[in-house]
Amino acid sequence: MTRFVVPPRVNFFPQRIALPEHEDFRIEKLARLRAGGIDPHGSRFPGARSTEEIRNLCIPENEGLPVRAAGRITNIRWMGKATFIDIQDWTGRVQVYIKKNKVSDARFEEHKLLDLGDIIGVDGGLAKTKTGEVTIFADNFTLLTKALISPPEKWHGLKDVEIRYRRRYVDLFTNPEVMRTFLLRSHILRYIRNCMEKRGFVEVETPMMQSIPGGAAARPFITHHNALDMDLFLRVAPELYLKRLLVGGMERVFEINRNFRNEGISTRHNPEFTMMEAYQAYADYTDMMELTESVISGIARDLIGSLRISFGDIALDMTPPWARRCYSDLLQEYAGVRLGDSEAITSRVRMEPALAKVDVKNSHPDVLANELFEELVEPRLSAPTFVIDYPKSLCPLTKACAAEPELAQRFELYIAGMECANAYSELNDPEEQEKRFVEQVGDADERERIDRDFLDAQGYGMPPAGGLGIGIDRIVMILTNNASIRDVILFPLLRRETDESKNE
RNA sequence: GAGGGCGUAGCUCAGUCGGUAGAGCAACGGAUUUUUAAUCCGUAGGCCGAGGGUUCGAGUCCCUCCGCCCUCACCA
Repeated sequence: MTRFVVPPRVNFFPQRIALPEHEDFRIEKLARLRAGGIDPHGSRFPGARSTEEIRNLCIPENEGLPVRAAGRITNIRWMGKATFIDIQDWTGRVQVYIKKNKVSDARFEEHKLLDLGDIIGVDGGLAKTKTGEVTIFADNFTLLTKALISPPEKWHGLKDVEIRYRRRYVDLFTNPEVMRTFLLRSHILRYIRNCMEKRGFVEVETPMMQSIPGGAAARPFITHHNALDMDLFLRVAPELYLKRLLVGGMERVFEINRNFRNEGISTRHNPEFTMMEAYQAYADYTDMMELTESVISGIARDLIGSLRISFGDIALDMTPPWARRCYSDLLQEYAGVRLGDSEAITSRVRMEPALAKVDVKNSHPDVLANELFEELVEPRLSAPTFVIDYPKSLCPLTKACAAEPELAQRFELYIAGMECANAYSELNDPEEQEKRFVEQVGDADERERIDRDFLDAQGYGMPPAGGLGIGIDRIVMILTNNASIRDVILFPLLRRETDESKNE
């Protein structure tokens, strides 16, 4: 009677997918389904409701309501002439009940070939079981995709960090909190774009491949254009192009996209990371502070649902206004030295074991002070804090403070000891800008690294402006309570997998 | 780049003093028409990350290598 006869065993499967022995059974089931006229990889299945909607619909007045759902099988409980199947979509799970005599005989035979991980569509009446579980009492089901590889264990899930990153797709359908994080990341980006548009900004896209990498001092990745026979750099920042747009008269621009920095990898650094940069004509860094505070606290309030959030062991209160602390005051408070007192700074650096490798003799006092700042101050800045008014020598693209010419109108935002945003009153004096670039690159050989076109652009007149960069990955880390940047990037960079490293 | 940790069945993990490789889940066969980590009976599943060494004997000790994680370094 069964249409699902066993065809001759096919010894054909792409060899690059090394299936463990027991998964041969899935290939066999696939062949049996095909022999029974079932397409094991399905097609369009319109009209399915989300499992979330189905759960909400399951009230006594709706008893028996016909519903359609689709999702991946996460659990099967065989009861002989009846079967309970849990299916999962990206909103959650719902139970399906398949009973002999309720579905067709052929369908009942087919359902015996279902496995964990298969994707099915279901039609049936909605009701709760006597134990109160929301259930679709199936009249019919449709196999939408047969899974050839078994999913991870249903109770412990997928824990192996390496497999989680390398096979993020498995991580996503196995670990609900991972799905939650990445959906939330998407909502955060949408929220930020909305905020920016409400404030009159337009989103633009500037070159990722640049012939002169500028806007930050990081080491770039090098690539090559064949037709032009030209080396190009992946951008380390979009800054110099966005400012050209200010010159062009685009008064409020922002870009949310990747930057690439050829440097170390850590829990807070991925070689490609997402940054929002924004420039507002006729504004300055104080306006950027208000913008930053408003957007990030807004995300906590509107998307997380609370201004008080947890990041690991740290409790963070995102309620504005956030602390505004002068760089020099913080340096005095935590390092005990005054900015500009090069003697005190030098001896303080020598005292600090973690800074033993610093080249004290050949470094500018402000650079040494910044070593102290990074070592002694930054890790202590747990609550959201704007550090304001940096030494000018550290900020080549920033306007000096009117009252204090040695200080620059810059802030960095620290949350949980992490640098999360950076903003300036943008330097718009091309002569001063050229001077600072030259100081920056030093050697005459390096002068070709100065972006002359950018200086020309400033020569046409760039309006005074506030500029801002927000590290999106780090903000998402804090708002989703993930300790590693790799947990908020779908496919973080990993070393290429080799035969020697595989333990398959 | 340095230091530390980890790598055992598809997944999650045990593996004692160096002495025949284990459990749960998943898989396979059977029972079961309201279960929900279903239950019950039975079966099978291993290059112990890779390579070398010590030893009568290595998952275990030593060396080299590969990969991942953590800390540090690098990082206007």
